[in-house]
Amino acid sequence: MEMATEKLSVIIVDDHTLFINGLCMLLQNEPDIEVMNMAANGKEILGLLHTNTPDMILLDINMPGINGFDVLKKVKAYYPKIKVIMLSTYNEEHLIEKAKAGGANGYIFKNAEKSELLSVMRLVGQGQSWFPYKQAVVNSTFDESDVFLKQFQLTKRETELLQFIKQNFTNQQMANHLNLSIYTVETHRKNIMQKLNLKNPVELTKFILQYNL
Amino acid sequence: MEMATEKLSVIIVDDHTLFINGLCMLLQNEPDIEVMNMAANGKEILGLLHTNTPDMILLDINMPGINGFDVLKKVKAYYPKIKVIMLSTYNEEHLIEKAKAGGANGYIFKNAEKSELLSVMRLVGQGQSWFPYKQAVVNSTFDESDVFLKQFQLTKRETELLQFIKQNFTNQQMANHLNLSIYTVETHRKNIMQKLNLKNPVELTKFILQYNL
DNA sequence: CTAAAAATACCAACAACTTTGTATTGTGCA
DNA sequence: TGCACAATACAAAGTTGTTGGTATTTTTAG
Repeated sequence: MEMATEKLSVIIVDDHTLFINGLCMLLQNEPDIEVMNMAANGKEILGLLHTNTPDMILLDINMPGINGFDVLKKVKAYYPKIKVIMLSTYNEEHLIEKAKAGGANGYIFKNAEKSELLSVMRLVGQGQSWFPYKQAVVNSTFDESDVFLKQFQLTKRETELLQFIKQNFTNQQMANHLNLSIYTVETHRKNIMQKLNLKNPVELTKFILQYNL
Repeated sequence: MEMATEKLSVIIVDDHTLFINGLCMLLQNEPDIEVMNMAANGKEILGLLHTNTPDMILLDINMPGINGFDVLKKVKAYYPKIKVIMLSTYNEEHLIEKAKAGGANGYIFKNAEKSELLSVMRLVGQGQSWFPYKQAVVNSTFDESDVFLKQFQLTKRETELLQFIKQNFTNQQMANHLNLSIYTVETHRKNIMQKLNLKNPVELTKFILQYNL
């Protein structure tokens, strides 16, 4: 009987639900990785582990309630076989040592490249621990905002317009700038608002500031 | 000859110019404290010290360019007599030890109470070093956003409205909620925009998110 | 008490974006 | 070839906030 190529099962833990979704989408394209479940906080993941035992956990450090390190400690205490890769938003290098000390198998910044994330996941999945840490690359496809935005499936033009909106352009200005009718811009904007599920320009501004900046 | 009560001369270093202004205002009300100068970054303060020698420096940790700890090191190397109190935005307790190790005389979170800041400044000014650190209190008058907002001299009502605007209330909703005519709300809003020097609701949203949240 | 500031109220013209439609043209994929 | 989707364009009616006024009452500080 042939051994089926087992997928690497993963649970993602992050309080930014929308970030999880993006990351999930990204991982779904990988044939050897399976996102088993997701959790929004420490409590949730610890509960999940009673029934779901993944090969790996992607664990955000900055979470409300129980923080990532405490979760790490508990996971490693009760399920030492589960590999844990810590995710951190900022370049807080000082936390790497803490992660290492807590038994994490890897550590990656959220602005790392998609390819880097995947290679780290695979290395760790094969049993290698990914220390010491290697500098992450900025402006990559794994940039948090990109991953995050993907889930909304904006078209090229819509994404482009979003960049202008971000810079405070009015519809008229965008129309001038892109040689479009203001009506076209309005249509695109309408679709953006719909896809992002926003009700007014203020919400859009908040959205942009919170996720896209 | 009677010894005149010498004022404690202070230089504030922080890259948020507007925060400096607020803090400056706050300290100006204290008869025994004199804000001698301000600096926006490490380079600036190090330049200033050639000509201005304060009794104390309030030094932000998170700054672009040279960070607070490097500044601390240099200040303590060349001007060991100057007392340094580190300011940090977040509850990053792990940085306290680093500050202590670097020779800082005090460490305070930006969300500490005004009274706490003052007492720490006075203690340190008298030669006591303020370690170990004592937990800061939230929702105080020294909350960064409060200090920051002060400089704009919004009235009570205006400040109140700003809270609703922050929560995405429309003018009409605010009017209903506060039993005011919508015209009144519009007037207040107009004045807020003027005082904050903002041009449109998007800028207001950005302002709120960046400073007031 | 009195002057200044704050709070209230009103108005009209305007600017910007929303909503709900319709409709045409191009383009990639099966 | 033909379907789905993207991109384009238009329009009317509505909502929300802006601007630049004026004006009255209430509160506060000297």
